[in-house]
Amino acid sequence: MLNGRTPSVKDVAAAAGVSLGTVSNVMNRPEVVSARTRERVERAMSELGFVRNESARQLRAGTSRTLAYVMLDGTNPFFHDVAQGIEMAAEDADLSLFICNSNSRAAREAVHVDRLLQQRVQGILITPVDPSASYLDELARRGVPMVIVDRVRDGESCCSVAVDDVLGGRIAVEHLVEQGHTRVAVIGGPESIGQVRERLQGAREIWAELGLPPDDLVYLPTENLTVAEGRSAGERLAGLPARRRPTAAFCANDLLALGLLQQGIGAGIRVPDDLAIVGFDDIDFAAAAAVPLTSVRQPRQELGRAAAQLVLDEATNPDHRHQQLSFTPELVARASTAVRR
Amino acid sequence: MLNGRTPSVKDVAAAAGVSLGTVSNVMNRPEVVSARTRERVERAMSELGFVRNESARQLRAGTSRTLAYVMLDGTNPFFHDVAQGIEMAAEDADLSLFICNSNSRAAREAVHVDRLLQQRVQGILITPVDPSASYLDELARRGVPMVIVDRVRDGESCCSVAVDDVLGGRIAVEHLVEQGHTRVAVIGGPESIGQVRERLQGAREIWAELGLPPDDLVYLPTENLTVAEGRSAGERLAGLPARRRPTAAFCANDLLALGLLQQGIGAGIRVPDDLAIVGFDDIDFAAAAAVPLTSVRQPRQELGRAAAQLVLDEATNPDHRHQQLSFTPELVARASTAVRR
DNA sequence: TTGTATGCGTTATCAA
DNA sequence: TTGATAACGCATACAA
Repeated sequence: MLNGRTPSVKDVAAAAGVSLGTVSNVMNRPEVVSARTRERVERAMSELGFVRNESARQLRAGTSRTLAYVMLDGTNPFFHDVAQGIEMAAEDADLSLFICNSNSRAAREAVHVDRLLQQRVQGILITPVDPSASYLDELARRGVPMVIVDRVRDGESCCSVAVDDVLGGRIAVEHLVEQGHTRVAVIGGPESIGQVRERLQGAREIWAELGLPPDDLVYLPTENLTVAEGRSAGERLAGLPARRRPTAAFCANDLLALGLLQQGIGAGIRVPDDLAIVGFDDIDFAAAAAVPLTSVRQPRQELGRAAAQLVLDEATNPDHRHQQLSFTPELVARASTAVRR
Repeated sequence: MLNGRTPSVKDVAAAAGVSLGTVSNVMNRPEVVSARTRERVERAMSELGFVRNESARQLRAGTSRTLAYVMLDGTNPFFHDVAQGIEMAAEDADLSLFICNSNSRAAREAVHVDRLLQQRVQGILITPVDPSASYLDELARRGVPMVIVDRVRDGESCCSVAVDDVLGGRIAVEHLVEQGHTRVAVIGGPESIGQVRERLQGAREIWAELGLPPDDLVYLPTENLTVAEGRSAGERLAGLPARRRPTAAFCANDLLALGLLQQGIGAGIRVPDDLAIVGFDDIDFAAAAAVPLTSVRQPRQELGRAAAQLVLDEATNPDHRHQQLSFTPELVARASTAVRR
């Protein structure tokens, strides 16, 4: 009767000697069916090894039970922490989370989003390669619940959750100046990445406001935000003439900072005595570094959690209004900028 | 006519003035429809913003286009690298990848697997909390394509892809002995984790084979495989009387090694001069540490890729036979065990 | 409290 | 080359 097919409600109904509707009720409104028949149905289910077909459920019910996050860079633990926050919120709402990774490639991102649309996910959380890409507008117009994570989008076509990156850059450099540094390196790139642009901007702003000479804030551009680029920046730093060489560095993210630290220690530079270092994100590996890294902390899991809540609100609340949530970054001072007295 | 509904094939057909079957053909067998009508249909699709409903497709076609990976510990980059390998294989096969994280909790793992079954994923890749759990057998009996990743399962009820952890432990300790160490610490736990148990076992085996006194191989158990536990082990190590204190340590994974390194450097211990360190996994952060870590390399992405290929074979090839793939680990020597001459 | 009937959006078979 | 139609497995409105 089953011929190796996976059993359906119909089979369960037959086995339990009830109608198909009753089986459905056992799953979706158990309170409406008598204890006796419910038990019979449940036994039939487990005997047959019945597993509800989610596609059919979704097709009929018109609503899926999954959220999706398209992350920007799977090699950066920061995004996994954000994903973890989303996952927790999804778990609370009894939803599954689909995690995709664009690896900073717009084409891959588009493929993922297209698939997610086909899956009719309840909502899409995304850290886009390019937040101003027009197809995001189209998504929003289509009515697909969507939240931009770790970026703000011009206009108010959708919700977004981010950290004030300009402020983050400011507090990082302010901290270094407070520690007595008067020549500071700013490391990061490419500036096409919004997060980078704003963090550097914050650094320059505060430097100017404090009345320090522009030439003493040395910008070392990088090609991306990786440990390898951090090492490379360290080499360039070491190559500067001693009188111009900064005594402290602000890196646009922790991976760069880790690379800088590694290169420095390998070259016999003492951190923080010869070179103080501030990173950004405060990933777990920052605190775990040989010289624990001072970093600008983003509430990574909170970011994800808040984004998930916004997308769920958009998906379920008819009175939903788009919001731009901005979290305040926080400096976590550790050994890499400590002043020895 | 649409009233805010998302458009279906029916709507596209109406807009293009063709039948519903023709629209389906445009999507699935474009070669069978004339260029003229195909173009008309395609225009109608983009004008309406039609997106195929994957649930309906799957319900009808009976086959999903997704793979799933249930990872053991999202805080360990190792598993993300494995996932990346799976993702690449999935991309090649034009499949999506569903990533779940059990966080080492059996209950959470069960919830995930249950959901994946409901989704009728094509195959499940899993690094299980307990590879001997009976419900895995049940999955296999049910005929759900499944591959165990980073573990081997007794019997041959399913495929598995792993690294020879015993051998890994052997080459790690052998390397330390070759470097001249005669008192070595072995750090890791809990032994309920198979990977840990076997790595430690390999360490003990080679130690005995080399004819070294058992007492000179000091076991420092940990509660889990985290950076924090690595630090804690470092403190215990430092607390040993100098004459008994090991001059080298083999850690059951890189997170422990990173923690040990951090604690050591913070306490003024020179690595490798006072203490040599070998980790396991060779995650990217091992090479990026202040003192680059020697580590037993697992082919992380290859592991994932191979697992994905096996599960796809099981899903599509009627002559599939279960295999236990075992990769050979490889020692990557770096500064943390270098001998100064 | 339970049963019956209908349709969700798609693919595939068959006829035209 | 195109059109009509029958499933796929489930949820739900309504009847009993």
